[in-house]
Amino acid sequence: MTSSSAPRTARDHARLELTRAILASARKQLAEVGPAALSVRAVARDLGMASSATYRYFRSRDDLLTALLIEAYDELGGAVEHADRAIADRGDLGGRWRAVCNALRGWAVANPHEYALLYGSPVPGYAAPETTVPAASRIPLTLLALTADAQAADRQLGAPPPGVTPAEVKALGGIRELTDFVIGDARLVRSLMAWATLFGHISLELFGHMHRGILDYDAHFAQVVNTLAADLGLD
Amino acid sequence: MTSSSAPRTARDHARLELTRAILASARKQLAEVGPAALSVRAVARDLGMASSATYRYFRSRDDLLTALLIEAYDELGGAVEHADRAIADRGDLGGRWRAVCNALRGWAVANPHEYALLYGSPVPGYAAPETTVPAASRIPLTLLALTADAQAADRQLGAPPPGVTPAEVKALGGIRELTDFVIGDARLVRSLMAWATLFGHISLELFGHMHRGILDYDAHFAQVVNTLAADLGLD
DNA sequence: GAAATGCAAGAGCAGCGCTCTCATTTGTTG
DNA sequence: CAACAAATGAGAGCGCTGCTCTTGCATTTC
Repeated sequence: MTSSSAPRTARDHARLELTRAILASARKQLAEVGPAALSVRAVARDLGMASSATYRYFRSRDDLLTALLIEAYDELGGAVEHADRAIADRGDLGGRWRAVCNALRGWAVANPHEYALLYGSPVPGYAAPETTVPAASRIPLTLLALTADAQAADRQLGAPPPGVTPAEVKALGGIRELTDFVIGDARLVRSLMAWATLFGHISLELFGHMHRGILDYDAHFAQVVNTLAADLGLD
Repeated sequence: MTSSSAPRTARDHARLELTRAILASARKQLAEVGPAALSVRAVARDLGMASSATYRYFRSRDDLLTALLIEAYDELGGAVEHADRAIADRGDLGGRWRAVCNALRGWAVANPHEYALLYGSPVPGYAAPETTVPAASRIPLTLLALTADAQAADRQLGAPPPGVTPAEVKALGGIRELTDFVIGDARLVRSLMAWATLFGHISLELFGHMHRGILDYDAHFAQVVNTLAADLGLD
């Protein structure tokens, strides 16, 4: 992104520090007012510098947003991976699954604006550059790893799909190329569905679509996670 | 919203017409540039009027957005309901389910910006007013009606959840109060999960999160819909 | 016909992203 | 060490945004 790494000179050091300060201030503002209202000028004001000066560090508002995007993806990915690793008994797939799901939703609820930046509607004409892909992939990869472990442990799907169509097998080719997991078609379908269900639930919750229907989000999410675990044969 | 109804005087008539024209132009712009970039001034320019004049019809940009929101909800709700009603054999629950799901995703794919307005991250500090609730409710209500019909027809769930917790039963109280459907707890859980899965899938697809993994969205969605139908015991 | 109301337009305010210029500071090199 | 080059910060400014206020005109009501 910027200079390679080593802050040899004092200027390089200052640059790195200011870059971090801008990011931190932007992050703060993001959490407060949301991605759409994030303002370069406000960040500059917060740091007591001219707004034009910030453009030496981030060429555009979108660049700044991209940096925040990656940061958030990495934070969420880290939280999810950490939750998984924290389960000592690797064979306790249900426990790992629940830990991962709770970490996912927990982070989203604690950082709703960041979640909206990641999984809400893309900002104006903004299209996330390829740079963000590795960070973004960590979450689905964690889920798939769990599923692969389940297959390795010979766990049977609790609810196998009613026949995976040939067209679907083809459609799944993208994932097969991107990963090395050993996962059967039916299991992969269930995994993708679980992925969609989790994010669907969290988005509907955070964006207010369950507002009047669900009285206890925690309880409902736990039920969903349990049901998905059963479908995936993790228990 | 505005005057009650009857455009008695010429002025009332003109007002109604201009209101519609503004909405139409805004709708056009929404489809082109998306919700966040929708500009009152651009709408005014499009109609050849002063931007200040539009404020006589919509008190703020958010008001305009709300009107578009309701319009879009109603359009989507209408499409979904129509797809359901178009299945002559009311006992063909699987057919109705597939029709509804395809109508839902079809509309979303055809109107991505409108979908983003409805189900993406809420605009800045914007919170959808109560006015939008009835229109927004049409979609989940259609799904629940289908589920209620399945229960009435004694269809067994293909994949019952592994026990509905007491906390979850309580959490579902909101829906029970809002609707009169006769739906068992387990079935209701599956219905809500299906709802989340559908919107999760569509959001992940439209917002670019499946970009590299899924090669054929149509095929994958069909597979998901089929699997959900089996889970819900609709076939 | 007079009074009250509705309306369009223009000017203007504060904010935004972004660019350009210019003086200053910092780092490198002969 | 001096001279040059590069990086930096500040300020002014452009065109855009949402929104308000005032002014003059058209329409409706009494």
